[in-house]
Amino acid sequence: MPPSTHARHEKPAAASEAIEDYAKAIYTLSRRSGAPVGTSELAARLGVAPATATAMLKRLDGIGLVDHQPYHGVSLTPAGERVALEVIRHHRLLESYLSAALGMPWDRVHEEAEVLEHYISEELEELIAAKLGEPSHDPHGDPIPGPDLEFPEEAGSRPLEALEDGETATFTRVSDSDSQMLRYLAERGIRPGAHVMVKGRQPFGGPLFVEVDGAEHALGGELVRRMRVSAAEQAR
Amino acid sequence: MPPSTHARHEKPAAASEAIEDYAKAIYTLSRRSGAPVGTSELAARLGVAPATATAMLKRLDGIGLVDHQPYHGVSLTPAGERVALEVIRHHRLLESYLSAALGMPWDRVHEEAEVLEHYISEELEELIAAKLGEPSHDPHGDPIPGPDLEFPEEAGSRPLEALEDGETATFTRVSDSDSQMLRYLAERGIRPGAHVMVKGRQPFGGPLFVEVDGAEHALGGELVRRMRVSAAEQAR
DNA sequence: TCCTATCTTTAGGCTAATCTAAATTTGGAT
DNA sequence: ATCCAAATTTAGATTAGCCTAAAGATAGGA
Repeated sequence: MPPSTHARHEKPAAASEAIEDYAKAIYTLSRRSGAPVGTSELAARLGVAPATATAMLKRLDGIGLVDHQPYHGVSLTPAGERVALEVIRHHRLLESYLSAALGMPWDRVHEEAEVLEHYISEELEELIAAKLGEPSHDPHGDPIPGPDLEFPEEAGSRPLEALEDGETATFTRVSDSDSQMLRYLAERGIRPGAHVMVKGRQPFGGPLFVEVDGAEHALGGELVRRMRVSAAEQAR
Repeated sequence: MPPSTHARHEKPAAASEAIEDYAKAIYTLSRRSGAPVGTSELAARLGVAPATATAMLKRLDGIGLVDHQPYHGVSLTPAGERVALEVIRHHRLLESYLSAALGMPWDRVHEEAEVLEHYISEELEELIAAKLGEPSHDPHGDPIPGPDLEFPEEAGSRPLEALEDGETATFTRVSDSDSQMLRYLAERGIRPGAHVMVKGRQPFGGPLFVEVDGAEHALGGELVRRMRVSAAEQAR
């Protein structure tokens, strides 16, 4: 039997520095909106010409890391998201370590981590994480994905469902950053950072009636369990 | 004035991983003999085809890192030697650090350092060296070039000139690894590791009469000041 | 001296990642 | 409903590193 082109579900064949950078950029650019990322936006972020990004996206689509709809943007596949999260974990662990263990000044750690994130082995990643005590956040307060690539639950965050009637909070994120959910919410003007207030709910597990930035929505089911909220923030 | 192709004596324009590997390989291969390195020998060391090495050597010659005499081998220029020593310093500092600070097992540090040596910044290099207390040797006992890229003087080593008449010692190296000197010596069968015995000397700063592996040589001038010897070693 | 085995270089090609310039598509404004 | 500006893709080229196959140089032995 000829070896499958697809390499079914094996090791994600070490991505190059460029590939990892594209995955990371697509991840962060689509994180807020949940919507696909435009080619020019991505190219600008990476400091390359738009045509370069197009070419790379075709390649990434070919190896199954992204879903590229020509003229309509790109989004990560689950495999692509794993690449992105792995790099982000490396980056934030390195920033933490360089700052904490080596006393590297704040304004330098990012630049250094930006390079090294692509080259440390999984074993070194683990040693660094262990030395730091499996930190959940980096020195900038950004959450560090765990070894399983899941983000830590935010301290003090609860599912939207857990709010009392009349209680106010800030919508922070969807717990496993499901992009379909994020897109659905974004279409209704509900974005991370939005102020929410539970006006009431239907009994027997029915929907919550939630006021978001002045507009009322009925949200229920899986959605209100995955949406995380925390105490209302001050303007930042 | 058009910008010079040569970039007179500025920063040695960050070498790629491949370039650094070639420089390091040429350095270590020519270190013992002092003679130019053959293309195949180099290619084998780097795990590339000989034709690949030829092409790279032409490029390295062009940018002034090596002196490549077609069909007669290659040697490092002073600029190339700086590249090699910088990488070796990175490598040995990393090995030391990974082992001492992160408890990485011995058999893994080499592999990890082999990659990272090309990517740490000068600033991180300095932080690591400082954290380790500016070590002069790595965990394998190999000497670490200092920030000035000079190797530390070996403890207990002296210039050949300092030996008493009749004293026996082991020739270890030429103090700044001048390849012309090494070649000159190699042509006479005098190599690092050789047992030497001073049989006598001419007065008034004249040459020393030295027996090396049975043959007698008259060595003087700069040579006997640069040649370092240490207490005779046991067979290894 | 000459011949051949070995080493080295040349020739021609490939992939990854980038560029510029020229199509092409899309979607909003008239 | 059409058109145009902006976004995107295609086309064609470049550079770094690598490969294989073929041609050329060197040097040691007969």
